[in-house]
Amino acid sequence: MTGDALDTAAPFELASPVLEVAPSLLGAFLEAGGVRLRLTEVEAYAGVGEDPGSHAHRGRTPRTEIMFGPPGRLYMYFTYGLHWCANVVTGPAGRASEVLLRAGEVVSGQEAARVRRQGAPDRDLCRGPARLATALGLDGGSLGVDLLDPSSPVRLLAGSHDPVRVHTGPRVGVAGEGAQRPWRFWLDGEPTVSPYRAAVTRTRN
DNA sequence: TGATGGATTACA
DNA sequence: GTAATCCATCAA
Repeated sequence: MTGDALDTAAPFELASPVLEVAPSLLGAFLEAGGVRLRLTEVEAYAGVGEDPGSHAHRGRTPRTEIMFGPPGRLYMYFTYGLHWCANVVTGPAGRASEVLLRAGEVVSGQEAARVRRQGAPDRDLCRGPARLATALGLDGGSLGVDLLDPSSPVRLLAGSHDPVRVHTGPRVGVAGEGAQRPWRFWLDGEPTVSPYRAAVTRTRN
């Protein structure tokens, strides 16, 4: 191993509170569609009644159903009429909390990722949640996959990171009361971390 | 049944 | 700066 400055590559404890799980995923690997990436940026979303920014804030609906189940499953959502984004369900079952996978560095399978993200420079292959999903070929068909099952088409693999490099800040594109919570986590200095944008006030008239 | 507004990205 | 473009959710 590299040394004691690094977290050990211990088994995931996805059932822990989401604010603990989210930073622990930095440096971990996600593998799907012939591509493996190292996570460099994530965001935490707490569930029912706790987080106005969460899709599950208003409770159980067909879309959020998967979040109310056991941790370690994949929650995919479709947004802006174009894009899919990938999340890991975390926390005790029933809490409906999750971690949005915002960005990563492709460490193997670059060829497959480049085909899916045609024209993008390597650094941008997974720089942003929808780009990440596209590069790995993830969409609604992957909803509910168990990320810890080695036989799954989408897998989360243990990794490590230097805790000193973990930075936090407000979540991207989140409006309202939850906007100020510093629930975005990234590895400082990584070129694959996506740029921060405040919530866009819808263009009116 | 209709309205509304996105946990975004690409491009002018 | 803004178009693209589907659908979950909410109001009635």
